[in-house]
Amino acid sequence: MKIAVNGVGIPPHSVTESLTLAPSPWYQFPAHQGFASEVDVMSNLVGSLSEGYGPRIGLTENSLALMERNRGSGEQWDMGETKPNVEALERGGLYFSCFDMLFTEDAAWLVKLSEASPTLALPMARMESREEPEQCPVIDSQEQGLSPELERQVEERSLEQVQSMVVGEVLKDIETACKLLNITPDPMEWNTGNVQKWLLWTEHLYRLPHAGKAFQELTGKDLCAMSEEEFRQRSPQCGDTLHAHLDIWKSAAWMKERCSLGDSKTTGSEELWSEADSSCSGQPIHLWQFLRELLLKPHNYGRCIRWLNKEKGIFKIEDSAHVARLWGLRKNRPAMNYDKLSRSIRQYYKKGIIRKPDVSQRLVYQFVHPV
DNA sequence: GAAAAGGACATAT
DNA sequence: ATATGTCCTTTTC
Repeated sequence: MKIAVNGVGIPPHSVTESLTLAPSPWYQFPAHQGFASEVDVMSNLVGSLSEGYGPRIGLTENSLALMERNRGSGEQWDMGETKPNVEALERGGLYFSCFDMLFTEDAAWLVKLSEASPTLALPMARMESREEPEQCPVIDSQEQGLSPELERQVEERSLEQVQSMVVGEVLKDIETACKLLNITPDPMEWNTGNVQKWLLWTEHLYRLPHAGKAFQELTGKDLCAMSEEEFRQRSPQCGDTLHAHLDIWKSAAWMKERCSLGDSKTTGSEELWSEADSSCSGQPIHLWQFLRELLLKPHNYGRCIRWLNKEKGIFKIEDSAHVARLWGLRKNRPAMNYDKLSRSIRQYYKKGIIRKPDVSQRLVYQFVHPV
């Protein structure tokens, strides 16, 4: 089942890069008709996961149906709830509220994947036909009466590619969540605090009612051992959904384990998890490292912090409140704000880590030693 | 009014 | 002891 992640020509990374380079934000496109819906994509994902892992982790048709239910909310956040969330943040001062904003961007994968697939389908097909010149361009296949068998194969391969892309994206999003929450990807390793963080994250990501209390005192191990029914007992409204999401995390953790144990071939998914990751080094993350991490993930954070000149290490904080919240989340400092964050940045001046650029501009800083 | 700068003291590791 | 986190005053944009 490694194939779902590794077995295709296009590693998840390059897919992501091509997406990132798209001229306009591909995840903001309105839903297309006639292409895979996010439910379809999720079906493929969960389907492909269950193919290999189902027996072990017990992914069910039910999980699928639950994923489907998320669809409605996904459309909501994507299309224009960012602003209300920001307002809620500014006015609320509740620590919770910081998640909303976060999720609007970080969790958009459900939506963006579905909308990315049509965008990707064509370039992918083109790449294939370039590699195999004798094959007719896929785009024209209908007019030119391509043999049904060939067409089926092409279709199958596209599906595989989309599946692998989805899996790659899921792994990446889990990785991002882990960094943000400072938890391990494997639920089995979570302590009660980690479990609560994950719940908080997932609840806000999918607009679920708060159910943290129902799962208090539970470790990740406890959680993993619980059946869907037990989840429902603890949280009648969203226990099933939470269970389904935990399933995905469990699958991802298992895949990760398999990849690192298995063949030593460095493949897409392996890179995903072994990426130079300051959160794995044991030492607490430094603010400058954190900022750099955000900057290296423009498709997740490009709207709150971005490079003005990557070569020179000049970057701009576009949304100071958001960046501060992310930092607070990462460091477990609910009261973090830009005033404090910027004070910390200023401490870097004399250490020679960050400075103001030659032409000082508001919210613009410069790494003294660019990558 | 928000951001920048930097002092002073507190806190976590 | 280090790296912030917190709070605060003054200045600049």
